[in-house]
Order: sequence, then C-alpha cells, then structure tokens
Amino acid sequence: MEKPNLHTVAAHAGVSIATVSKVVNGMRYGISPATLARVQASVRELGYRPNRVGRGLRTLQRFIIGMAIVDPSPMFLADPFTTNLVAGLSNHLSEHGFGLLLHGIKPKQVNESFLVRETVVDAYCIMLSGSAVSRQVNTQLFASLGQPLLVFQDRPRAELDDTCYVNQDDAGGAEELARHILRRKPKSAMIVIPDIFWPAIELRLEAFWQVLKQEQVSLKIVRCDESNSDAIARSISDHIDRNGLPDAIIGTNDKIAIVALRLLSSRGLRIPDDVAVSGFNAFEPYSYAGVSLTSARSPAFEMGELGASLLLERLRTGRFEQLEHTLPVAVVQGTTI
Amino acid sequence: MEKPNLHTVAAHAGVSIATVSKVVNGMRYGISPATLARVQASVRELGYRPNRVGRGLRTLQRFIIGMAIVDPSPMFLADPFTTNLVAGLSNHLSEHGFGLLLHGIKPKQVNESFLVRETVVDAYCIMLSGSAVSRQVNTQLFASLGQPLLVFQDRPRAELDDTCYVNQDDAGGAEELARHILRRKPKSAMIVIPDIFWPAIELRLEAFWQVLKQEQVSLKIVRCDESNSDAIARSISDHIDRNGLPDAIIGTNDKIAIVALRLLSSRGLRIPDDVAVSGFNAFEPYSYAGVSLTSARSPAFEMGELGASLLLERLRTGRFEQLEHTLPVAVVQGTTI
DNA sequence: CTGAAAGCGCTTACAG
DNA sequence: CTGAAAGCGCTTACAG
Repeated sequence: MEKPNLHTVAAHAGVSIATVSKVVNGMRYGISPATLARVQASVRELGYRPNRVGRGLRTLQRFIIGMAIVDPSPMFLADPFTTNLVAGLSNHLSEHGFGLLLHGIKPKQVNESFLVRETVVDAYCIMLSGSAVSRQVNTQLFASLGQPLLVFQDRPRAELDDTCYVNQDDAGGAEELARHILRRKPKSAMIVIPDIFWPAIELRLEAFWQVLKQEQVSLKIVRCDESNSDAIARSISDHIDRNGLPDAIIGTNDKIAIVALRLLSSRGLRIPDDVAVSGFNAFEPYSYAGVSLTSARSPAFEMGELGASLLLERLRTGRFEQLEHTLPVAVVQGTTI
Repeated sequence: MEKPNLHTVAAHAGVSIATVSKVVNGMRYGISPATLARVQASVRELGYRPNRVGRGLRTLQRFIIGMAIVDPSPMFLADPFTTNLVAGLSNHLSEHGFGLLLHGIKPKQVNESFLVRETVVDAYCIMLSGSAVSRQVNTQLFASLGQPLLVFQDRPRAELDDTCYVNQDDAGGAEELARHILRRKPKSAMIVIPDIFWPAIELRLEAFWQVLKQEQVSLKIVRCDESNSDAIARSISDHIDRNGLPDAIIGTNDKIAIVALRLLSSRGLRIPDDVAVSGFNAFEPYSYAGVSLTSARSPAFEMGELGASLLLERLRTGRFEQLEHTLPVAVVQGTTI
C-alpha cells in the first residue's frame, strides 16, 4: 500500500489537490463545510500525513534548525551544559513545529559536514570548542553560508552578518562568587582552570582576578587537564605542595571544584574553615558528590530556549532584533565558602 | 544576492542542469574532463550548496532519522544513558551523511507532534518512558506510520511490522553483579528500585532476584522517588530502621547506589565490610562521587551506534535483517562489593 | 559526452 | 467556493 499523497486524498474525496491542501493547512475561509468534512474524513481514512519535503520545496523552508557542536570528542553531549542547552533548544523548537537537527562535528571535519556542504536547515546554531583561531575560522564558515547563525558561548565578532550571540553572564557570576569569597577575608587564592581556554573560562578568570586583586588577595592560576579527574587532583596537589595551602580554591567549573574538595578532605582539611572552595555551572549530576558546593547556576536550558525563540523570530521577521544576549548567572549558596 | 541553484551554476558554466547535477553527485563516467573542471570551478566560485529538499523530493528520501524521546520532563536529555545513546546515534549517522532530528515529546502530546503528523524523516527511533500501557500505545502509533522503527530499551512486541529492538543485556549484567555480591556470602540484601517501572529496571530486578534467591539470600525490595536524592535516602533509611541493616544494598542504578553509599558512611558504616553496595549503568558524572562504585557499564553509546547502522541498513536493503539486538553489559569492579 | 524533459509532493495566485 | 496550472530544486531515463 503506497503512502497516500495529496492526489490520493483528492481522488478519494472527489476534489482537487488544491482544496485538500487548503484543508490540510487549516485555511477555513473559502471552503464549504461539506467539502471540509469530506476532505477531513478522507485524510483520516487514508492516514494521510503531509510530506514536508513537498511543502519545503515550494516554500523553500525546511522547518529544521541545525545545531552543530564542534568538539573533538564523539561524546560531544557528555557535558551537562551542552545537554541542558540542547534540551532547551529542542523543547522550544518542538513547540513551534520546528525540528532540531543535531550534529557533532570534529574540528577538522567541519568543512566536510553535510550541514555545511548542503542546504539542509533553515538556520544554524553553533557551539564551538577549540582554540580562538579555529573557533574564528569555523564561525566565519557558518556565517558565510547565507543563513541565519546563532552562536552560543563565544565572543561576538563584529564583522559577521546575520549572526546573533547568546551567552551567560560568566563575568557577573564570577564577580558575585568572588565577593562571597571575600567575606572570608582570604589572603591567598588558587584559581584552577582547564588547559583548553574556552571563552567562558577566560571571562570567569578575568572577573575573579579583578575583584580579588582589588582586595589584595594573592592569586595563583593553576592549569589542569580537565578531562581527567586524577590529573586535576595532581595539578592542585602539586601546587599546594610547592606553594602552600591557599585560603580559597576557585574551580572554574564544578567538576574541578569537586575534585579539589575531595583532595582537601583526604588531607584532613576542613571546608570552608581551612580552605573555602567554589565551583561554577551547577548542574544536577555534580550534586551527587554529596557536598553542598557553593557555585553559580548556569542558565543553559534557558539559553537554549532563548536561542530557539530568537532564531524563530529571525526567520519570521528577516532580521535579528538584537545581536547579543546575556543571561544572568545566579550564585548557589552552599556550605563550601 | 540569491542563493545559487542548479540553474545558476549551469548558466555560469555554460552547461545543462543535468550535467551540473551529475558533477555535484560525483558521477564521473560520461563527463569530459574539461566539463568537469568547468563545472567544479563554477560551483566553487558561486558557493553552490545543493538543496536537499530538491533531491529529497525527487528521491523521496530526506536523509534524516527522527529520534523521539517520550518523557514527561522537558529535561529529557538529562539522563546520562540518553545522552550517551544520542551521541552514538548522531555520531554514526553524521558519518554517513544522515542527520538526527531530535524531538522530546511529553507522553500526552505524542499525537500532536509534527514528527507524527507529517512525513519529515526517513525512519524513527524511539525511547519511551511511562507505564507499560502508554508505552505500548505510543510504540504502536509510531509503528503505524509506515516507516521503519527502531525501539530502544523496551520489550519486543511481536505484532509490529518493520520494527527492530535494541537493548542492553540488563538481565545479564544484573546476574553477574549478583554473583559478585554472593562472594561476600550475604544473608540479606535490599534491592532499591525507582517507583517508575522502566522495563530495564524490571529485568534487572528479576535477575537479581533469581540469582540471590537461589542462594537463600533474604531479599527486600524498596521503592523510592528516584528523581529526588533526599527521597531516595529517606526510603533506604526508613527501611533500615525498621528491618535492620542488610549485608548488601543493590541500587538498580548508580544514582541510587551513590545515595546509599553516602547514607551508610554518614552512619559510620564501612563499605563493603559492613554493607556491600552495587550500582548499575556506570557513567562518568557519577564517578565524581569520589568512591569507586562496583557497577555495570552500560553500552549506551554503542547502542546508539548500532541503532544508527541498523536503520541505515534497513533503508538500504528494505528490511531489518534481525529484529532484536542485545548488547552486553560489563561489570565494573569497584571497591564497594 | 551532453541536454531536454518529466516528475517527485506540495502551495499559491488566479480564473472561473 | 473550487480547481487548473505553474513552479520550488533536484534526479534520472532517454534521446541525440
């Protein structure tokens, strides 16, 4: 049994395909009640489901938004930030009849991706990892495709057309956390960052630095291979052994902070009396570490929703109303500061 | 400047659209080297990107697989199992030029989803939560759409056409864990399950029950609201207070096991000497709990990859070769048994 | 080796 | 209120 199309339904209902099309698309004016009922009955009876490809070809719309996540790992969804963002995106798009085409691409293969080589979607969202240079190149590549582009978590590049940016207020969140830490009158603090410099981490680091330096806190920056919790622990441990215990350890994300907490407890230190610890981007899985970490709640889900609504508005109106959006990051008061 | 299409390129290169089409699709026979070069130059110069909608309409293929995750929560991606599965799916599909259309649907709204109402994708994958009845209804709905269907983590229903099942060997993993636990010669064990009965949980429970009962272990089942870690702790705690401490606590997932571990430590108990603890579905985020939990590693990523390859094969050959696939689950030896 | 033409499923402006 | 017809971008069997 062939899949029914407009012609099948039209023949079955004894009308033209134009009439069926109108009924299916909910145009109620200019159609007699009798015809309407007859067509609807045929649609039901035959189990007709409009083929988007046909409509898409006619309207040159696809009702699909492409989300490209450029990440060297095939586990590109493993990060809770990404997961939450994608959930928010997909949720909002679904509610408006749009699909989300999810595509993880390795940094070297962006050029070969079918998302880039062919016209598959109505607009793009991207979230890029990698060096500043490779991010710039890839952002430019997507921007040059002649379709609207929404960039998550990266710094705006003035020269790009039809491109919009959605970020969380990493600097604001870090400032607020820094002020919390200052209440403990620390003399020294260690800021632990991943060795891959994401723009968000850069912003957090700058903000911590500004606020704490102003109060004469002695600051050390420690880099670590963030993908490996043993490596994180080793970096922090080495640094303490060489430079002594700081009054605060600032993790630029929750994963780092939790490793630090674990390490400190294993050395018999009390938190926050001996050392205060803060994280960043509080997400559910890390709450299973069993400590109530003071951190900053990432609005990743909301960023996804906002991104989706901006893109849909852009598609409707033909332009982005506002080119940059920054969502607030709220401190989650735990017991580690 | 309009988006270039086949006609633009053909005019630019001074050939017919048929020739351009052949070049773009990599048909190398029956095209003179000179024509080939000229067309390729035009494609590059104009930045032509084939529109999939055109091809799709002609070939009646869309090169998109739809993944519907039926979950009451908008955070449908929050679970690491889902995340890993989707990553595997998307990864494999991307490598073969297919896109993954991700769609979270609330159980009541499956009927209204555009994925169901319109023909948007070439095949479906589904992963369903909810009661057995609602799962059955929704599976039937997707199967009735006249497109290939792949079901993750659910029991096969014999009556469905063109449907394939991919599961992990929950029973096997549970059996192996149960045998590990038996080495400690437990007299009693508590099995903690979520109050929502997923089919996977049911299988694990049955397997634990079989193996442990055979060795005369006294078994208690405790249900808990798994979405809330305080609720999990309370359920376990209450049960211990009323029935005494078991020799083993079997979490039917890692989250439950970690809450149990935390609770036991806070009561000053030693693991595994006083109580052995096991989890299920070992995923990265839970490794930050700071204990090396004995668990079973879920092949979620591999399930996604397998599902993708089965679907692509089905699309190529016209049928599913094998209707059911079960991937092994390996025990991860930690220090809690 | 190359191209004219039909047609995939649909929408829409227009004529009746 | 209804329908014939053009056309969206592409592929493909066929003729030359």
